[in-house]
Amino acid sequence: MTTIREVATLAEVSTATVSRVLNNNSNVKADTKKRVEDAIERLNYHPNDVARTLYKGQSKIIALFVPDIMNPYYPELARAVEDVTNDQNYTFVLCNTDGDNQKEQAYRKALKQKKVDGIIIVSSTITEEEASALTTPTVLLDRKITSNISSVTVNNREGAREAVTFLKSLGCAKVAHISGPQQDTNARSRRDGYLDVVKNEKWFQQDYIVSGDYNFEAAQQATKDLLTRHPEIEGLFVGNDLMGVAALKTAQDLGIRVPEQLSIIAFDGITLGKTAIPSLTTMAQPIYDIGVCAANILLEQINEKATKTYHKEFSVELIERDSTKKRERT
Amino acid sequence: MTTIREVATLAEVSTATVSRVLNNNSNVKADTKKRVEDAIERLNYHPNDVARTLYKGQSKIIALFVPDIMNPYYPELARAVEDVTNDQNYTFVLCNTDGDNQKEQAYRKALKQKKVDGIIIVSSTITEEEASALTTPTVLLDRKITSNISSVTVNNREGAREAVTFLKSLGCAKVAHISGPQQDTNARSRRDGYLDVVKNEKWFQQDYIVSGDYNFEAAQQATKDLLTRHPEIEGLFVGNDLMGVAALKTAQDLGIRVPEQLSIIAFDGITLGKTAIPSLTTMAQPIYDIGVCAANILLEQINEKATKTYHKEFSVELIERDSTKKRERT
DNA sequence: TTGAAAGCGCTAACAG
DNA sequence: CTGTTAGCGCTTTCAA
Repeated sequence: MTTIREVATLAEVSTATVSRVLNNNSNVKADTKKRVEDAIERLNYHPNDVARTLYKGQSKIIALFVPDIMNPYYPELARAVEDVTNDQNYTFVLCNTDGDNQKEQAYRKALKQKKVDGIIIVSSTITEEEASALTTPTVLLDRKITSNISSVTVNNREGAREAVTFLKSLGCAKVAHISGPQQDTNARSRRDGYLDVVKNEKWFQQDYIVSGDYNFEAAQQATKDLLTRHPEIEGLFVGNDLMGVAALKTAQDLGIRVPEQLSIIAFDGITLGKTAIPSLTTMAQPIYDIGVCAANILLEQINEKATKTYHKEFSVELIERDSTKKRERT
Repeated sequence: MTTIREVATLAEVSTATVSRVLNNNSNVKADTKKRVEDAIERLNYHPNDVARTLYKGQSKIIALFVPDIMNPYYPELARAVEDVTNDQNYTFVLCNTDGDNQKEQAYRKALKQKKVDGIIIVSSTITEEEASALTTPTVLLDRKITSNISSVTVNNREGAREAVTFLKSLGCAKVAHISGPQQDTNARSRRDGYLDVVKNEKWFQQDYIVSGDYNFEAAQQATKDLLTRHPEIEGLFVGNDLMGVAALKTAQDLGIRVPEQLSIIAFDGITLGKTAIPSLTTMAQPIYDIGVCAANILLEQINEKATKTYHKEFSVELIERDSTKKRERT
């Protein structure tokens, strides 16, 4: 490793001058600057970021915590955050928390010790106390906590209402719901949205709601149980696209034709839904925009010490594909 | 931030002693140790990793470079690397290179300046010169370069041969291939494996090979062109699962029944294939094991300065699902 | 068994 | 416009 000192020696200046050239904030006479630049070039010198970080207390690293990197929603989000942060010369770190509070805490601690500048946390198990105790700038995704932590969310409940209403408008007489894990805020909101629309229907019964745990296999089992028990169901609102594809597959395995006999709509708008057969109708989140927005808020919080807190809510949008269809009158 | 100095003051020892307790390598008398531990506890002290890194020149960070985080193969791989490295108290960083040499170089430079301890690079555009010039410990995935860089690969060519042979054994008279981008080593190997089996068949013609660029949309278009031009095709060997699902979907859109009229086999063994309808037969890579193996090699290289180089090759395995089927004699 | 002190490589006062 | 110098927080000789 060549150091700033060697550059200084070669250029016959002090390390301070080299530093000035490196950060070009202070004025340096044109030809000394040239000498320094030549020396840097000749020695193939690259500043040591660690020393810089130690001095400044800022690492130019930001992190994204996701509960499950295998769920295709998160790579899409990560992509957005990465694009924004790379643009601003931050290094982007992706951390997988498994929805495990212990693991998340461990990561928070490790990153704090590494002076990571900011964190975006997706819908985790973080408690309100933990959130308030945070000393690193943080943006919460899919989660609004009544404290001064910024958040970016979508209108889950209204989106769910819209999805169920859409199924009804297609002529689905009875609509069931496959929900996410109930400790999850957004899974609860989506279920509540479903309930808003159906709870006063005379046909509605509690076991029209089954839990698929935001997990492919669990959702397959749940769908199978549901459709076996209730063959009369004509519409299915599924809590996310991953489970939506599972439902699609399971229904077909059971010999139920989608969309002719059963219309399925899910939630998220991930690419996976497009590739399903039939392609999946969904309430799409603007995933990329959400990531960009979260990243921008975080960067603003890092740069301007001003503790301004944002709570941005995006709207989901109905994307009609081939898993839903107007029912023939019988 | 509490520092080691404050701890030392409170415990009435020198910073050196605190450091000894922290790293418990040197001997410290039991009760001074106790005093220090109490002080650490009372002050809720956490050592500053950046200072440590500066002194030691090692950051305890390792990185994984992937060409496309949206391709579901990579999250599965990332998961494996993360598990191994977390176990050993490394922080894991995921970087998306877009298969872009510029971007990859930028990342390599940035991480080097941050004293990242090691990098696992997936099938990138890295040249042999670049690879040889590497000063950070590196493991190459899906790429074997004739230099002293360790690599972990799979037997792409033999796997491809096996896939095509399998299709023939099902009774598929004519088998076509949707290939990946030809600058990609493994895409070329898979195509070569296909050619090994079919190039001497009297029915074979060059335009039975079309490129899908390891990309969903491109593969859809390629499949459409291929099957329209050559309705006589009975078997399709697709270069990876992502394109395999695209082919599946496109064939069905064209009214071709899979597997009755057309058998499709792909390559990789990602979860996506299981969720497809019909589920996708594939030559599965042991993705998790590959990640674990690469991580272990890297860690060994980091820890034992011994410049031992490994070249590990894994075997792919045929997983028969519902997109292939023995043909009825006609 | 412990402490003093010299750095790791860089930046930013403060002088000049 | 440039150099001197004092750290950022930690680890590790070297002495005691």
